[in-house]
Amino acid sequence: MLKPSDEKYLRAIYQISQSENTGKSTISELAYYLELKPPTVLERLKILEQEKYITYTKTDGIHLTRSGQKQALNVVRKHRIWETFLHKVCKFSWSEVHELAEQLQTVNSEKLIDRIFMLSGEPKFDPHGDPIPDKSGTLPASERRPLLNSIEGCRCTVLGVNEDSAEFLNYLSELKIGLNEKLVVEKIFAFDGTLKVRFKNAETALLSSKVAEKIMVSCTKPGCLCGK
Amino acid sequence: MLKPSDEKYLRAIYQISQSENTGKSTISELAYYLELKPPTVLERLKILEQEKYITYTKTDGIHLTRSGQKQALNVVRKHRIWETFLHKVCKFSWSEVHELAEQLQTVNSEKLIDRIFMLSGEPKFDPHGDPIPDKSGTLPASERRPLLNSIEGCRCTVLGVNEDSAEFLNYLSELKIGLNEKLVVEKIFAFDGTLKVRFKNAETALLSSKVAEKIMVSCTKPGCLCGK
DNA sequence: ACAAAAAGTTAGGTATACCTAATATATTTA
DNA sequence: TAAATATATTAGGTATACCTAACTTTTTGT
Repeated sequence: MLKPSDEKYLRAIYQISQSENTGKSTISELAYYLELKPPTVLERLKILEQEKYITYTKTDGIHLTRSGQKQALNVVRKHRIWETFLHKVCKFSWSEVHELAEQLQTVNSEKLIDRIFMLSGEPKFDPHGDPIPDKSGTLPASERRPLLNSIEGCRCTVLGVNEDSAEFLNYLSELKIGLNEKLVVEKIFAFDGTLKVRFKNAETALLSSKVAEKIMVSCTKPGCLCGK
Repeated sequence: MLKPSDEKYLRAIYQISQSENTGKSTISELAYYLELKPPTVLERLKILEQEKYITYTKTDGIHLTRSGQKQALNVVRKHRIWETFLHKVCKFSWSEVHELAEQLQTVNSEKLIDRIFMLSGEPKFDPHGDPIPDKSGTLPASERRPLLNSIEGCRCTVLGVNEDSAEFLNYLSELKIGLNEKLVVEKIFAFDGTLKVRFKNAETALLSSKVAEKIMVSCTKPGCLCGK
């Protein structure tokens, strides 16, 4: 049986690997994420490695094994279901849910998660737009489409790009839009199709239709009519 | 700020003091209740005493201070609200709720408790019939009446007795009915008013109307028509 | 009332989860 | 490519929450 703090580690490793394009995590990132010091993290990683949840080498970083990935996805599932419940059923704001879900995710009852999931209307995405894995660890399929096909109010996640010229990628990195970024389409200017998007929950940017055409996203707003 | 394990101690001390007629708890009872060894408990009690939540002397046992009582009632509140939510909203059985509530009670959010409380219909009693203290630590008033005035299906808690002859008290202790015992009235025999009651969640007893007249209880079944 | 049993206490040990400071190894940049 | 910087690692320390074994005090039963 996994301890609560093991679950935190696995979820953190998973989250970091998702937000990196390399898919690898380092000790200092993990330490920063977990608000611990690197020696503490290293010590624990050795145990997680013995238990075959991860592999770790200095050069190659931290990777989840198949078994570790399965566990991690289960924790992610619990976490995102709690977040959704807190937001939709208990009416907590977007920004309050994370910390509470962190605590609730440690509660050990598959049955409780099932009930909470039902009470929340069996959602496919959490309030941040992140997909909720099913019990077998499968993420819900999401339709990949250009950001350009959005409608106002659409919430979506960046899955990738359709062009990899340095100019384009530099431009995106200048805007600080990366893989898995969550975007909210605030306004679409009919004149030339420019999109005003909000992201990192605060910043906004104006994207020309030429750029928006090349950013591939999936919509995470339930019932959204975008791309139709 | 109280640690989760402090909360367990305070709740346990409160619970034990409720089920004893002396109102005092001992180290070994507490150790048994918490599934710990006496030296562990003693060690911790010294800290709780320093922090002014309890007083402890070998001869006088463990007592909650005013501040300790306030904390304990708050934990009891959280625990019983979770139990009710699990039972009424999540449809867990009577017997499953305790252990889960124990875990959930450690989650630190007054606001969450408020929401869960609302979702459960602002109950006055938990699924075991125990009263839920309000935020200021006040227990809901319960009407004191003889067990005799019950109707079938009535669930109630023993508050005391109306006679203290040794014969009567010995008889009750023989039946293993004590203070705060929860009783379910299973059947009333019209012939002579004998009551069949179930308690300790398993045992049953037949009580003559003479006995039932002298056992004072309060009903904890919402909307029950007993005593009317 | 005194021996036996129970309860409380002390002393000392283990495991864990964290830390800091110092050292070693990579990586970056001039 | 060497120096500067960042990251990883080792060694060793602290606090806590538990334990067992041995001893002391209190309670109980004859």
